Amino acid sequence: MKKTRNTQKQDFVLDILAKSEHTMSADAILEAMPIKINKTTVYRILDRFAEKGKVHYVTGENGKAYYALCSDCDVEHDFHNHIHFQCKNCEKVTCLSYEIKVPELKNFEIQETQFLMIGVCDKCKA
Amino acid sequence: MKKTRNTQKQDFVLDILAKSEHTMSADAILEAMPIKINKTTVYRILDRFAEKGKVHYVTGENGKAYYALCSDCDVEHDFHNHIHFQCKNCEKVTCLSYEIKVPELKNFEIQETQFLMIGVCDKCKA
DNA sequence: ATTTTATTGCAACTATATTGCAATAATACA
DNA sequence: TGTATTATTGCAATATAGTTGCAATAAAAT
Repeated sequence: MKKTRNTQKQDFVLDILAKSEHTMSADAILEAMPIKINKTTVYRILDRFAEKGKVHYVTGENGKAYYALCSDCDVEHDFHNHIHFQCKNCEKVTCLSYEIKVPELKNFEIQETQFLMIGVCDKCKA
Repeated sequence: MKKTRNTQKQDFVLDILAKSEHTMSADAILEAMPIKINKTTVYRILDRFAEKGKVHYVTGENGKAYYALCSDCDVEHDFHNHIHFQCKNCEKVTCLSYEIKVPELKNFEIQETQFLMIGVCDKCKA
């Protein structure tokens, strides 16, 4: 694996994700940054983290990628097989602790999973 | 529900999807069209079909929407809760007959589901 | 202190999808 | 059948998410 370097901007990205109760899109992270940073940099930091298994992402119904720190993820197999929920109204994507059992598939070699449930969250229903 | 009209272009979209063994992106459908059609029209036809439950779509890992005819889908609840598989190499998305049991969730009202598994298909492995 | 090269910024660009508005055409109905 | 209504379509412009090439910067190895 390629060598990596520690930078303040990478640390901030981790911090922001750690403090967030929801997954975050690249532009949300960009906005939450306390220092000036380029969006390309955010994307590349997230890419590197995803490759190292520090972070996983789900593609929302809207086609946007949402990132979260990996905690219980099976990094070895890149299986982030818990459920994610996206609210149609506020568009927030949440990691849920509910796990889906990944099936064995003929004809396909599974490397990653993305389980997304879509609807309305309680906050938006009220 | 709003009134609808029958048009040749709509029929062609259904035809193309019916004959495809994989889900199709809007631009793939556009290319498969035997007659001239505008991409905006394709998007709008697919939107209408999705609303009527004739078609469902999954958002691929790449953020693209992939459409397929609804056959066993629970149209009433908009639950297209079978698994989809996307190959990282050829990017094709396939509907699989494997069903995921949708859990009950506190705090969230589920309206749709998107279960995506990502990896390599047999054709691309060979 | 110097070198190496990972990281970052910037500008330009790609791809997917959407919007407003005018033109067209399917259907209802006189 | 002819006319009116309005769903559908086309076009151009725009929005949004993400990527690429290249030069500048800076972490860390020496």
